[in-house]
Amino acid sequence: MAKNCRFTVATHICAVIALAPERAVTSDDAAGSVNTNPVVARRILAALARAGLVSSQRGPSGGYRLALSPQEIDLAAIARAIDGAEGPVFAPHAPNPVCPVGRGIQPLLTEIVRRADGARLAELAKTRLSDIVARLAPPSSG
Amino acid sequence: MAKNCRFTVATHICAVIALAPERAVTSDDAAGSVNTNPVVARRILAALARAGLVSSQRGPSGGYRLALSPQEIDLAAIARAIDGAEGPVFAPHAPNPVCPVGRGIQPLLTEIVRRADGARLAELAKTRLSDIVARLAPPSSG
DNA sequence: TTAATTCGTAACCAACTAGGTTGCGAGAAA
DNA sequence: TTTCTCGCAACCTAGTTGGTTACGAATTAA
Repeated sequence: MAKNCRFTVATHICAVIALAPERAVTSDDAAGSVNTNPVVARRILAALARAGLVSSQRGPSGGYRLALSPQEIDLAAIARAIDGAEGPVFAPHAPNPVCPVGRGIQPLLTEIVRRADGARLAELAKTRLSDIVARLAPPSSG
Repeated sequence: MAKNCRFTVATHICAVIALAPERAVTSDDAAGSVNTNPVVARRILAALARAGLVSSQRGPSGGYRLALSPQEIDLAAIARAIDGAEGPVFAPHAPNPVCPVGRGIQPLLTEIVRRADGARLAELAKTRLSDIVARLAPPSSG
């Protein structure tokens, strides 16, 4: 599926957790809101936990809580947690070093792709989890 | 592999074509510079042709030429040609409509992802194919 | 007309990613 | 001890991508 999907599911789950600060959210709860399987939710949550965005607790009354406040979590942090380490731009293609284009284009495009990804993350960083939560539960919008 | 790979290969091939304006570049030529198979190059070139960036000619002395000048082709156009139509952000997940988060988050995240992709393309649009070519063959840099 | 060249594309395979599912061990609370 | 919950491995399916072979269609040239 689209790589967007893991990101949107992760953000969705973070919003669910943020909206229930008084309790731990189980992978069953999260999966129910996202409409997927608890194991899939746990796989996403494991990536968020590795990035330090959520913490987990096993056993009865266990589940997941935010490790930072919703104001401290922006969507770029979630995207980075989900996407993992950036791989080399050119795998598996080593351009032909005999060709002048093959020789010179790799550093050019590596830098360009890096800047493009940076622009995407900068845009995502403009929105914090607290903004998402506020727009989901607008203050007295009725 | 990384989706970056198709984009970098496409840009690489466009640069090869731009550097040989006096002749048509065959899929064999392009594949040789990229270090891949002619059929793979033709698949990339088919996407570029559908987007109107290159034109093709069959038969002896045939091959590919740019359909626009290198100044008129920016890297966002190449990325759009390669990525194809943008799919729905949420496939295959329809969030649970019973959950308040599932109900409200879809339009929020659709807009956010759209803006993030737009920021990436805007960054790519800053570089034109002519810029790539100029940096590959710097004017009297020795 | 015939031959050679080149693209267009289908078919198949391998590798990788992702989601879905089952199962089970580890940790924690009642 | 029992129950709940995460952590994680294992397996399946589906989709994307690259690599390869093959062949038809278009074009050029002899």
